[in-house]
Amino acid sequence: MDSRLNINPLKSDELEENDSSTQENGPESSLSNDMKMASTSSPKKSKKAMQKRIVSVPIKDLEGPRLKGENASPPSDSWAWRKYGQKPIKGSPYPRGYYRCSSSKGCPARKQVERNKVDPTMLVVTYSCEHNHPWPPPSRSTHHHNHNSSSPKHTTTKPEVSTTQPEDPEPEPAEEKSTDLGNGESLISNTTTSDEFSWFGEMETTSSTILETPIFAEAAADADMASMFFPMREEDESLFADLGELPECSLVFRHHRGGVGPQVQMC
DNA sequence: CGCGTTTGACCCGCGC
DNA sequence: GCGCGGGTCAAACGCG
Repeated sequence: MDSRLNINPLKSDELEENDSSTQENGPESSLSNDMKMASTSSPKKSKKAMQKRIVSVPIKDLEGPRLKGENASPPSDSWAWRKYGQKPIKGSPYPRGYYRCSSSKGCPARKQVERNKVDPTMLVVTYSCEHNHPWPPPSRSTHHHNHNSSSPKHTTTKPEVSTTQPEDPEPEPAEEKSTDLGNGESLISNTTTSDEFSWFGEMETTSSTILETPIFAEAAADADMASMFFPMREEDESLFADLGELPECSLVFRHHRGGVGPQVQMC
């Protein structure tokens, strides 16, 4: 339903449990028949550990080769994503695609790609990953599919975070927010981003990024708490530096407004 | 031959 | 308690 994206970015369930099972059993997929959640014991992992980020990317920014009809192509960053499902979403003419990080085995990162219902030219990408989970190194050079430029399958558009969204390419009347899912993104942008996360917009250019986390939402108001949620510090950064490239999920955010400049990294 | 994508089925959580 | 909708897995197919 749309409700999730709609109003309550913090719908706990969503963010946290979303995966419930895929996580690490990955390789062996212990789920055999019963599938995962049912019998796989702890269906829910630590919810709080999940971070979510919503990114809006203008489709035009992406290469079009992959846009087949209604299928939106996910902007590929430095990571390899494998599609594991697609579902039509109620209220939206466009299906939502489910992608999983294939850069490394057991990578819990996932992302959902869908078109903004109100603005089909915008692609809404929701990234989710475990807060503590270390991101795998970008699979770029040697890699399976990450041929950025040549592969028609993966575009290498790095999600640029922008403020475009908040303003909304399309003025949406309040009514729309009530039930659109594509809208959820816009909605969030308008409300959340414009306010507490307005700083998010400063770092961008063409798309918008919204951080969505249960805890974060609450704490968002408190810049101070931000640091709590983003344990990553220099050490962590160096860790990533080691990887060579900062995972898109671990962008470094700076809070301009408060004068505080905590560097926060996700995942 | 390997990998990614596609499609259908299954399961879970939530709302009514 | 039932139904709806969302999310994920698994098998098959296609492409490089």
